[in-house]
Amino acid sequence: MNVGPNISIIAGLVGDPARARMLGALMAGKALTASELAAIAGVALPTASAHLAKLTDGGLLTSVKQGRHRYFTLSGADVADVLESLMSLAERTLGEPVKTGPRDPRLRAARICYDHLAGDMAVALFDSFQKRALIEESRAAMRLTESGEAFFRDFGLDMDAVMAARRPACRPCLDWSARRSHLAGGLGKAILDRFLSKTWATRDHGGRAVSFTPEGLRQYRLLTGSV
Amino acid sequence: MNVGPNISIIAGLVGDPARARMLGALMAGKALTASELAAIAGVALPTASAHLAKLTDGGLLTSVKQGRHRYFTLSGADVADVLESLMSLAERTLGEPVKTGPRDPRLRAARICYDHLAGDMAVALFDSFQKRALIEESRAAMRLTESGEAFFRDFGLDMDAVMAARRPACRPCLDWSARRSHLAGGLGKAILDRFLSKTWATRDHGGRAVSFTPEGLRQYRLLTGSV
DNA sequence: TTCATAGTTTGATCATGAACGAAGCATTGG
DNA sequence: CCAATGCTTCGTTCATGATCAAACTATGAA
Repeated sequence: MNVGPNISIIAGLVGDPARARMLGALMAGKALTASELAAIAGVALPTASAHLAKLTDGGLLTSVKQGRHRYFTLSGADVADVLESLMSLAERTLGEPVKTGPRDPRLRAARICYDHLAGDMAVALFDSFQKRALIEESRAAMRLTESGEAFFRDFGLDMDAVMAARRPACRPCLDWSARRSHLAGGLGKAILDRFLSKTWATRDHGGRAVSFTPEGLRQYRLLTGSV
Repeated sequence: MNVGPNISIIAGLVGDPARARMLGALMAGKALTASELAAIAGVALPTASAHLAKLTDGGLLTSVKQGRHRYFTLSGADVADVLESLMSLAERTLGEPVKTGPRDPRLRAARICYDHLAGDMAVALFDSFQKRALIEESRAAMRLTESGEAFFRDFGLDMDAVMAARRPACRPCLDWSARRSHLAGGLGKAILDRFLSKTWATRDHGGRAVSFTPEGLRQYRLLTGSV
């Protein structure tokens, strides 16, 4: 069972602090340039370039060239999932409840997990959706119910696009801070996109934390069905 | 968001090939001594000792001294979960469908994931349990139903112990090879224990692969309800 | 064209940490 | 008590890889 080599390559990539900082920044879902990532990682540009090449080689990142910039993103939601689960494990094994900066409570409340919402508010949404049978578990996979599709269409989501996409609409994603599932997949993305495009919610200065406007909170409560 | 340091410490631990081999071996759920792990990792004893100290410091392993031996185990099922998800990611990003040794098909069919069954057979069980409403998803957590409790008690499991334990009876665990959930938690462990103690199933020479006797296969089909 | 910006490559430096032999504890068995 | 086994500690060697300055390439702007 030569399982070692495979996982140690990936883990080794994440194992460098500078690279881990880059990956952490990319979990916000936005594409970032090499220079930006260098600044975030706290290393010089050549160093960052080398790191980014390794991450890309290892399949964790993909990049697109635009003019003289090169934009990097995580190669998929599964990368973000693994990073979140690593955080969850780190929180338990290292004992310390995550480097608890001043903005940490807000991170726990609502943050971006690659392309969908995470945090307590996202977990509450997931629970509510299930309780109201808008989504359901079937054969070890999540499924959107008919009433769910109607509800979300009503809310303003482009459900045709969500249903037509190759990627599954519903997928549970383990929440780092709450240790419970929240909603990933096309539907999770559609919901986040809606909130961002309507500016009902905004990212905090490029980080992962998310702030809701009063109207955003109203819409959120609408989603939870608590009004 | 100083998320980097935390995860890079853990990932760095897994990132060393020798340590990754040790962790992989421990995913079989059995406690192993330092010497055994040294042999598996392919390093000398002093080297292994240093690795094990680091893994223990990092909270990934726990150890108990028994006489002049020291037995190491994964510190929890969450460690195994992360390792499985790393394998899953490695399989996608590195392109190669896992170092495919001769025994690989058997690994995919049935293997041990720390303390419960994984692989196609385990995924089939999970599906079947859900279809027959022996377990159900409720509020983002798995729950054992009443009929499920009766069924498993009938099958011969010590359900009193399972229900009394602090650890949740049902927990989904993402399957590395099938990319679908199988059953972890107290119930998952109880099922595996039953098969092992009755010698309906045996580990293959200390590895993770699992073999079923004819009687074991009969019992398995009983569980799936396909008879 | 010339300049400026973004990124890569090269080459050299340097620190980390993986490796093991030898010696040191600790526990068991005779 | 002594010997043998299992593991840890110590000290040394060595390879890897992270780092950055400087030179180079590529794109866009003036």
